[in-house]
Amino acid sequence: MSQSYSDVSVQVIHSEPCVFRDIFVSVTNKWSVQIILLAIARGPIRFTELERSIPGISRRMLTVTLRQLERNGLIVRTVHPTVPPKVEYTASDVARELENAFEQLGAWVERHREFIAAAQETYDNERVEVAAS
Amino acid sequence: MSQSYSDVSVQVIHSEPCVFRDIFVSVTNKWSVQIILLAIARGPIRFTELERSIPGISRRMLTVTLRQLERNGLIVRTVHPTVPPKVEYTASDVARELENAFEQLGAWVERHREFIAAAQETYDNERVEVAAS
DNA sequence: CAGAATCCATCAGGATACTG
DNA sequence: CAGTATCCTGATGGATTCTG
Repeated sequence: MSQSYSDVSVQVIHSEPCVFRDIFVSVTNKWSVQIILLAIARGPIRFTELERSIPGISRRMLTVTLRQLERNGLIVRTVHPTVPPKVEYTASDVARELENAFEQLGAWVERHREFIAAAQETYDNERVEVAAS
Repeated sequence: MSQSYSDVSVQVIHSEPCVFRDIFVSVTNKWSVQIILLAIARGPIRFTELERSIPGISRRMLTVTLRQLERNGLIVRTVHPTVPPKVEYTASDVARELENAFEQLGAWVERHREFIAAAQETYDNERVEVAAS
């Protein structure tokens, strides 16, 4: 059994008044991941370009998530005092370290997308049969 | 620039009617991560042990999340028809592949916890100063 | 023990309008 | 352009009760 690190992870995730969990969640949530990846790949990137590049995000959530990422030191916000204003967002070095983990996760999803779809179908069909009995 | 994979990730995350994003989110959310890690580390694990091992989780969310993970083929549910009932949960092979990515993420959080805390403090102090001006 | 079902509060988050 | 402010709704998720 891979008793080694897993146990550490499991314990670690509960240490400190859940600061760990808060950080973890704030980084892996839907919008954060996409913003970070875009800032890494196409950074410095402007507000409007982010908005256009992330299907389904509202102006409000983009702003809120950007502020949170900025507050955590993952995104650097640069204001160019021009008219009209120009603001650019860049991934910090700390944020760039996330790329690998995100890649892994992304690859995992790709690898098993079909498996998961099939599992869902099987599960749902079983439920139907049970309900029909 | 690490233009290579990032761009792929960025595009991939938007392909298919967001199935990708759905799967990604369902796997990285707060409760799923902890359940998967526990199932890997201490698998086969019972309902009540999960409940006790995950601080703050409600019975409802544990049930709901377990069902979702089971539906996606990440957790295998085994019922022992005894009295009182005994149900055990195990991580599937597909789920076990997530361990690495979760480890990386966990290590990242650990590495930068202090940096993030400091960044937050700086950010908040700046906000206070601006407000006071 | 391992849930299912129900009820209810909170809040994430969308839509829209306004502004420096 | 890059937001902020406001309003409002649906989903999330907690607490509790009931059962095989």
